[in-house]
Amino acid sequence: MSPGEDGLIGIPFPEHSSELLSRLNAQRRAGLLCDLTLTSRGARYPTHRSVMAAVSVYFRRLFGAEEGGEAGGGGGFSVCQLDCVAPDALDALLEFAYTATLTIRSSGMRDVLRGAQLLGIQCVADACRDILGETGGEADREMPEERGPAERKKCSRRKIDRRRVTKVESTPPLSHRLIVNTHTHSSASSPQPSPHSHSPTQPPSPEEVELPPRAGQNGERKGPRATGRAGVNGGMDWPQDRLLPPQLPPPSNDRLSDGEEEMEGVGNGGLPSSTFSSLVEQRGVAGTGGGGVRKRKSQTPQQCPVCQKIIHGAGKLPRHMRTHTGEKPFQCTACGVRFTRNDKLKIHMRKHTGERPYPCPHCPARFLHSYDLKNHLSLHSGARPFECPLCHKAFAREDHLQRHRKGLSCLEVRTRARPRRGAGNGEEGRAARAGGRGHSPDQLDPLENLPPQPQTSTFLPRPGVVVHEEGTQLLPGEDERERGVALLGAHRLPYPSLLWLSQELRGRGGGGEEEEADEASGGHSPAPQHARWEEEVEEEIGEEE
DNA sequence: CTGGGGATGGGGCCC
DNA sequence: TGGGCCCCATCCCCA
Repeated sequence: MSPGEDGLIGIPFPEHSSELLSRLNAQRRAGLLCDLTLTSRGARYPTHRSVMAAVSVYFRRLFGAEEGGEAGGGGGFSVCQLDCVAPDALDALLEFAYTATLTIRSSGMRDVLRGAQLLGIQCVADACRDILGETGGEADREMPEERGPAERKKCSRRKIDRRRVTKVESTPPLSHRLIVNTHTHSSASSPQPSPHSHSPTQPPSPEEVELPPRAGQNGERKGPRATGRAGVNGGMDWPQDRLLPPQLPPPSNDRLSDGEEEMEGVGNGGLPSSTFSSLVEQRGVAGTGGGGVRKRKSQTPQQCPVCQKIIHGAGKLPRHMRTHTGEKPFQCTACGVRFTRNDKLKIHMRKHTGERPYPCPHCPARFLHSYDLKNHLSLHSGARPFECPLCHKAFAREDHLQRHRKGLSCLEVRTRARPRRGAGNGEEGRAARAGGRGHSPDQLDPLENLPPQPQTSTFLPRPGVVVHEEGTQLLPGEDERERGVALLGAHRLPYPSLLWLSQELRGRGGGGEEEEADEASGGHSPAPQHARWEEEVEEEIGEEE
């Protein structure tokens, strides 16, 4: 990013929404911060009114949290008696609200459907109806627009809906998936004694609160129900706009264009959408939301149902899925070796054909891979742009530096260092480093300048990893061993960040334009700044002492 | 421990 | 939207 450019940088935290929900659920189970207790036929369920208001139209209205409602409502209801909803169904709906997973017995499906309808939890109601195969009867009376396939088909013509439904179908909706447990019912959230001792203030029952029919007749219905439900916003297909009674003023959402509708779930001001597929979706379509410029255009990210990882790029999910299934559909006709990907097989075939399409311009060597040539060229140039920040040993390859850093030998040379003053977390430093290899600014972790953690659980940061504030003894932890990140002043930094740091040091000395040039070339700046950087660090050590 | 080759998986671009 | 192709980062293995 050029100086002075005040571009917005979208830094996604894909784990945030799921972690948030998880912690809220933990609080609910522990009875912490619960400001609402639901009761049903003697069973008590401590919960949070904000969560309930976010997930349920009934509670949203009850607490005045509806858009256009009385601000700061809350209705004063601390205990809400919901005898009209069966305890098991209420339990399941609460579980859904906090885990994005509906776990119910098939025999209890109808109770859950009724509860979801009464409470205005549209996506659950839709899913239950789908499973029950209901198109008429009670559901139809309450949802008169659900007239049947013809009507759905008509609705499905809307472009936005087609996209949503397709996405749902191609990406199993993890967040609000419906698990129909035909044997056991989740006992995880069995009724708990409420920590509150408020005397029940009887709110209007959901049956009394007139939940209007969904406004589908006028084409306001957002689209056909997708099998399995859940929409791109993680199933929080907030029904509020289409559930608003006709006599109410049109909600502000109505002005949204199709593109803007994709931002619903954020714009509604309710619970953050509960999957990071939605997060990514938001990021992917951010350009249409008018919220600013994102570097990455939409690549139709999809969420892996196994590892939850967001896979960017159209058609890339099947490829990724083979890493889980072990399926290797591409077999070498010459040696029988199988590969998960066709392009890998193609490269493999070069071994049999003798094709080495990457010749070195300086010597007769030829290579199978472009990156082999790249590595090889560094031998000719003698460039060793990857320097260990501790022992200053330089390497021609980044992975060799990482391997080196995994070892402890370099620690014998110097065991202390610290991040540059003001370079650790500052916006300036981040921007200065952002042009480094492979990591665009929007990929940076704003706290530690780490590239985004891969979403596979393997790479989840471990709770035990301590990031020290000040540089002390540098002992690479297991985390560093696995991820090959370097330690600088006990702040974990991947090596590109270290290079950025060094670039920044140079920039402080007046090399700003060179920095730009380096960014433009998209590569690491070569080694020559080592001496400069070393001087600076030494100076700093001197100052510290 | 290091240098080098190869394998693997993800993302971008394009058709 | 799916898939091909390419590049990149990272890892593993061997000398």
